[in-house]
Amino acid sequence: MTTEINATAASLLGFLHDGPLTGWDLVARAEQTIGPFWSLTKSQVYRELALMAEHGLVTPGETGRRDAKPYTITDAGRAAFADWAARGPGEATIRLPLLLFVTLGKHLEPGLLRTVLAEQRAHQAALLKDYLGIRQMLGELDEQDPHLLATLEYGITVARATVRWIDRLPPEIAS
Amino acid sequence: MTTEINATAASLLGFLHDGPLTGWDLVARAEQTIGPFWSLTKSQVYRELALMAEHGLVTPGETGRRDAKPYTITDAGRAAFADWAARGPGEATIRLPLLLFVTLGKHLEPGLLRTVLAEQRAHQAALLKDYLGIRQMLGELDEQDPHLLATLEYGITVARATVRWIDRLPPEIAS
DNA sequence: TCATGCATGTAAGAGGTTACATGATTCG
DNA sequence: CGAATCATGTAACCTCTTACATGCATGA
Repeated sequence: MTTEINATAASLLGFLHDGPLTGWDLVARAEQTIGPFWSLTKSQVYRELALMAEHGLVTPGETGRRDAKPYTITDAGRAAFADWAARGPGEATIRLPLLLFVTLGKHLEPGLLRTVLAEQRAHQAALLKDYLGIRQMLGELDEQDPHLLATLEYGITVARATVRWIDRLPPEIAS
Repeated sequence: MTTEINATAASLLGFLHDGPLTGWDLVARAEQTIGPFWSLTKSQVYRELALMAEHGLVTPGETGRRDAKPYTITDAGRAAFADWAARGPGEATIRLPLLLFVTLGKHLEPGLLRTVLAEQRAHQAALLKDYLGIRQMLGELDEQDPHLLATLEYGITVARATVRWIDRLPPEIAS
């Protein structure tokens, strides 16, 4: 019976399959690979790492430069990860205040929703542009993991869909 | 200076603008209107209602049938809501375990990701069908709030985008 | 040398989930 | 009469966020 880990810990173990990483690295790695679709704060990361070390799922290595402490996944860690994965991805957690604004639009001061939507459109368009730039860059390399590309593709798809959704909103709402 | 409320409380106050509702009603209302884009559990709702009552943002009414206790929004409640809205929608909170699965696909047992993706496709397709059904029904009514339709439209857009994303995944991942 | 980035962590509190407990009402 | 649904709530726990504190290394 392996230790039952939570999704946050599991994601860290997942990244550690590629080799030892420090807490700092893990935050950066998550940011770069799943970005907005899997939020992690450093507080969470350091706590989970400490906890997992206690349970023998990872082992801290020698402190390197600037106190960097790389963690290595253990066999128990790999087992715990596989165990988590076998339980399937859980429910998504989604809280979109923007959608709440739209839903409650009737009760907002006139103009506020329009402003907010315009801002969001700009934001999503900028994000989309970033993603497309990254895809281009990745395309020029060979030897990339198709899974990372697929995740990026999801970001592109959703950003694009969101922009189009805003553009097609009826004038009563968005004009 | 009004009481600074959190987004959860704000959403409840938003719904209460339409008239008194019980905790139970509020959960149902949220479910029906923003559904997956604004999660609320009843524990949260009852807690926030009690807290808001303490602060005078809502007032509990007479207990009706089956202990139903309707809450009415007060002027202070409306002010607090307006205040919250003026601060703008905050950052989105998104945690999609599915995306985590995709990102970490390299480290999952072969076949697991395929299975999970197939399940998700079915799930999203079913959701899309539901949404389309609801839109049809709403279309046959007159006098609906365009904001609710817009929210529904977002659900349709995203579900559709997700299904297409899965369908277009390269065979190394999804086949 | 000073700003920026790397790197760790703690403490406190807010927010969210799960399990439990209770009871009325309605419908078949 | 029994099952399902309506309806409220508590307690315990887990998770997440924010603010704070510290210090090394690098490059302009």
